[in-house]
Amino acid sequence: MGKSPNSSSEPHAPRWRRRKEARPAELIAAALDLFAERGFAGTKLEDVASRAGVTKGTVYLYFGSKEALLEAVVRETIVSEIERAERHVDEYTGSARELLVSYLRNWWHAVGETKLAAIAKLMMAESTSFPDLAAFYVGEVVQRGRRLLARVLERGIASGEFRPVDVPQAVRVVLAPLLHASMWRQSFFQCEQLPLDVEAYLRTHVDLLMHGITAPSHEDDTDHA
Amino acid sequence: MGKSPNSSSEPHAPRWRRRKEARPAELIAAALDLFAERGFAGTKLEDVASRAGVTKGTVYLYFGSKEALLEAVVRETIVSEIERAERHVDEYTGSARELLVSYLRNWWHAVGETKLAAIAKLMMAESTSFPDLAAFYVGEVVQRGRRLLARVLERGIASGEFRPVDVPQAVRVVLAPLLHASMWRQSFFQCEQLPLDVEAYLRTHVDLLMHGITAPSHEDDTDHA
Amino acid sequence: MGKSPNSSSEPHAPRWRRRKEARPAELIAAALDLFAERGFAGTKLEDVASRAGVTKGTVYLYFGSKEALLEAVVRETIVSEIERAERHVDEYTGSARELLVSYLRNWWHAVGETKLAAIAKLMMAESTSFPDLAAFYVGEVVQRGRRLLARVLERGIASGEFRPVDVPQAVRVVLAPLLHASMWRQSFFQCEQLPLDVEAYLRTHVDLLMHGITAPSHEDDTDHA
Amino acid sequence: MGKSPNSSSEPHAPRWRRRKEARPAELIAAALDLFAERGFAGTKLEDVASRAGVTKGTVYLYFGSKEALLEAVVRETIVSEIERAERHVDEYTGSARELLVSYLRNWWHAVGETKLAAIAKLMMAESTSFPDLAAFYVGEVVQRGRRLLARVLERGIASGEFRPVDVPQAVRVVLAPLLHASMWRQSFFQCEQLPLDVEAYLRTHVDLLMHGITAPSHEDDTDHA
DNA sequence: GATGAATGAGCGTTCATTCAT
DNA sequence: GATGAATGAACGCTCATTCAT
Repeated sequence: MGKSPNSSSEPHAPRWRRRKEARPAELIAAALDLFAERGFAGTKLEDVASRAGVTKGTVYLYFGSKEALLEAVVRETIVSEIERAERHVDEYTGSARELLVSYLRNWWHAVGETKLAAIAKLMMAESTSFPDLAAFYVGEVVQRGRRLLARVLERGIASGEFRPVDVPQAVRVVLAPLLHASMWRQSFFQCEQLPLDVEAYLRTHVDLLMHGITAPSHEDDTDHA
Repeated sequence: MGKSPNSSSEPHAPRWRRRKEARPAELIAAALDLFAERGFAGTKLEDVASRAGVTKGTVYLYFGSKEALLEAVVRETIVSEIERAERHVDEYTGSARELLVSYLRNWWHAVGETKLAAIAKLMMAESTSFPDLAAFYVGEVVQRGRRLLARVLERGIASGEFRPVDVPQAVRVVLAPLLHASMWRQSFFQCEQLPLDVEAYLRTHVDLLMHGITAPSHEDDTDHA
Repeated sequence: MGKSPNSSSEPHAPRWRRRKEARPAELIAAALDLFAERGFAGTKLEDVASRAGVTKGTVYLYFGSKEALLEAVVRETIVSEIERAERHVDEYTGSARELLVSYLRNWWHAVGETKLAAIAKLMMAESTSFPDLAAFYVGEVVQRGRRLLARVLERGIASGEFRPVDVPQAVRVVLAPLLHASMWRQSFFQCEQLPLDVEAYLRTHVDLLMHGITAPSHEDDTDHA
Repeated sequence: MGKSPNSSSEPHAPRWRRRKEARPAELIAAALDLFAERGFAGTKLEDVASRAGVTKGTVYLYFGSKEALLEAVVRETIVSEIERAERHVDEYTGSARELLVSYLRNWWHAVGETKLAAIAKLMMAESTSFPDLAAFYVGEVVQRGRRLLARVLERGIASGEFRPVDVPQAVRVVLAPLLHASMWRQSFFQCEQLPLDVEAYLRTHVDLLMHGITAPSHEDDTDHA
């Protein structure tokens, strides 16, 4: 009780640690965890508060309502990530093949293995209840992400690396295994006797995709992997 | 919409009541719709009842609790469908390629475009709240479905139609675009300016998949892994 | 199943046994049991019905409401018993001492060990909720019973067997151990490690009472008080 | 009825709130009244709350359920009283006769005329519904009270003041008129045209008891039975 | 006469929200 | 800024009562 590292010299160690600027972020983090785990309606604000180390009333100092908290969770958590991905594609100079693979692996690293996966699940579950938020999510997150991947595919088609495909649909098809697996893990990891082997899963996805999209090279066909 | 057997002679409406046989199915259908739309906690039993044309108390004549109703929704709706799919694969005698394509299109027809899509969404959203039901769903629905597709892939690999792939992972990768798209439509169909073109989407998925999994033809076949 | 004593000869033994005249009494008996055990509010009419071998709706063929059933339980069960006791006292010709002891033992036999004990408990618990019924019970049962015992005491005082005592109070004091013990057994028989030894209890009550009320004999009388 | 400490200067009512210390006791008092009057099932928590000057939800800040409230009512109200009685007997140094009379009169003063009488009624009515609570009541209240009175009787028998009697039964017989009268008053005081004259009743009980239990002096003793 | 499906008012309980401190 | 006591609307569930059969 009292873990101050050097409590010998100071008689009254300043025990306040959490500054008021940190509170909203702490609340958002707590809410994200609980919303993802229990759903929106199944989460009590009191639990969010206590996970953030405050009491119920404090939540209302920062968020006008439970719904506003959900909105903040979605907005704050996700947009910066999209922007980072956009910069990555913008700056990439290598082959489209490499970029595609790197996009998929980065996606998993940035979304599938982080709390953003919980957001995806959350938005799907609550979309009907919060249409405005759902519209924001689709417009500012999903479609932006798709546009980004579309540029990758188009770049590869243009360069002759990829077969010409129906890009808007292909984007969906390519992303679905990532989205679905990350949401799945959020929900059912307790239920499967052997949990998802992410590395094997990604490898198989990339393998099938590369064989499926690579343009046939003139006579010889090069090995893909 | 009037099912009175001989409504010619009686002047006044044939009243209601005596529906004991039909009630459970009607309630399950109503509950499925609303659970999928609003989530479990967000659905009031009174709304379920009134959608089924009865009042609140009637629900409790047939289901012991809200949770029991959810369970009935999942169990009743889904198992028969799985069995039908199993028979289809058992009886199929054509090529593995054709069977795979037929599997995917049948899946969409039987799940993606029906209420079963809502079940998938529902189970994902509520899995943490109802672990027993989630375990049943994973065991009796998901894994059974995967096993079935695995047989299709293995048949194709054995016949030389398909490249040797990591079957358990490939099964997931192949199903994900179907599952994700059907859940997506349940949730966001209102939010997209141009809704999912299912036909184009399926065609693209099949196209990429077939190019990705087909074994290289004639003499030389290079093994990729 | 089918206890007809001679079912050998008749091919279709008449299986209806319970005549419609028996129904009200059966329902009253069932209701008495359950009301005593669970209280009025805690008893479901459905349970009363099923204990009487009928279904819920049937109760309303005979009793207008749950409250009317309670009223019938009290009225039907108790009045005849009072009348029998009155005849007993009227016809008794022996000593007052013997009559008093016989009154107490008969009381226990007719009330304390029968369902009438449950009535006493029931009326006490529900008196505030049903003032009219309580008034009936007090007027037609309690006070009638007290008047009867008062006659016994007065007879003994007149004959010189008993000391002159405050009869109205003594009546209450004499009955209380009987009433209280019978209600107690209805309520707590499960809770006591060794249950009430009724015989010893009655013997002690009679012993104390007789020593307490007997007039001092002939010359010497020691006054205690 | 305005308890504002200094209500001279402030124009508007001192509002409500911040009663955390007082609330539980207020709620328990309100619940005791209503439970005794209407029974457990017949009492609405909303009525309990409003009698305590709060609203329904507030009850749940202090008691986890209606049953927990009942338990608190019984536990809080009764145990301290038992302990006081035990001290009284421990410290008493006079004759057993005086102690017995004083026990009975104190009992009436501490139980019969207070809310504890309502507890006795309540426990009898609800014992079957709450067996654990009933067991607590029998063990910690009833048997403790009986043991105490048993000591009084044994002291008198040992000193030769009382006849040798079956002490465990006599204890019940002696207490019954008190218990029964106090429960009776809780239930039927409205129904009797002339209400119980407590003083006369107690006097008669004591009179009969003392005549009944006092050991016969010196030579002659007539046996009655 | 008897049934039992259906009703709907009512209550216990929860929890987002408020506000005096 | 933070608290937490208090609120009250809302919902799951029960059960007395009704009535078509």
